[in-house]
Amino acid sequence: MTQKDDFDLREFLPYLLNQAAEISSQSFQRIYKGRYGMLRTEWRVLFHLAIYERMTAKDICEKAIMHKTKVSRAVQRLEQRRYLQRKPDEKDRRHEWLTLTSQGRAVYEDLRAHAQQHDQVLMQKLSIEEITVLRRALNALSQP
Amino acid sequence: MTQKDDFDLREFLPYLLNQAAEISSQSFQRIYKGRYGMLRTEWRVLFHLAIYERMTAKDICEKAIMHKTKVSRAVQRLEQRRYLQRKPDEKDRRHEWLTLTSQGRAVYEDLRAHAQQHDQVLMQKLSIEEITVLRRALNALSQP
DNA sequence: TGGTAATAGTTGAAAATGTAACTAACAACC
DNA sequence: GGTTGTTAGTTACATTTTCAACTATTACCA
Repeated sequence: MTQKDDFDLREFLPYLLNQAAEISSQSFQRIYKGRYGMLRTEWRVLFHLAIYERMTAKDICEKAIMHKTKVSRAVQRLEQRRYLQRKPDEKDRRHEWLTLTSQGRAVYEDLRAHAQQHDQVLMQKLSIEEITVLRRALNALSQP
Repeated sequence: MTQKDDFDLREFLPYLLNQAAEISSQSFQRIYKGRYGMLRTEWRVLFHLAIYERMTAKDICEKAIMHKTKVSRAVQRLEQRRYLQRKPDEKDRRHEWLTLTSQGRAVYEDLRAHAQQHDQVLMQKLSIEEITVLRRALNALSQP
């Protein structure tokens, strides 16, 4: 198993990004999955609603860059668990406004604390300068 | 949809990493999916075999940090398309040595060219310094 | 006003993934 | 040599995701 080719996977950004994303998500996944049986799509929707307070599914699709069926199903499951409420828009009944319940907000607060703690651990692998540049670069790469 | 909370998702590394990984993989995905109907797991296995020439499934699991069932199924599909060959190890018949066929190598050459081109496009979003730091940081975060 | 197009969101079937249990081969120990 | 444990890899089943088709509502425009 000796390297032959001059092409190095460890320089190919989509590969590297995926690897890093996968690994650095794992321990946070254990939290939201273990404590609340949630999926990645679900904590994402939950966090968006906590941060922006009031959104439609469409808004979440755009902000989180998730497909509408993913969002739709995540919303369903969050609703079943009474983490969020839906209210149809009065003027345009195609829209549904989503807001967290107090229970949903409580779950968010708990997960957020863990998220921040998790982030601290990750950042210990990097220098301050690396963190700054990394965030900037990741944001740049996140623009489609 | 105004931001309320002080917690910013755009600073949470697992989120950011996932976003960047997702978006920056998309156009490469169109290539390997469109041209060869391949999955992400499959191009990864293909690339590893092209680069390291001769590996067992276990080797690939470790290098690519993929679960053995993912690798097993990717290998199956690549074999069906005659992109790789299996040879049981003489001394320990639990191991199977995997190598690309010439057809597999041809597919790799094609995809690699596209990968490199794609990487160039991505890197245009970043400065030289950002790229260096980014790669270093991503490698650091990829250590479990 | 009526017909067509566009938009928000849902659903069902197919494909892919994750989990755990499984087989086959070898190792180690008595 | 036979029992037990370990390892490489596969398979079966449940869970998720994807893709395309669908409903319901509003917008556009002749």
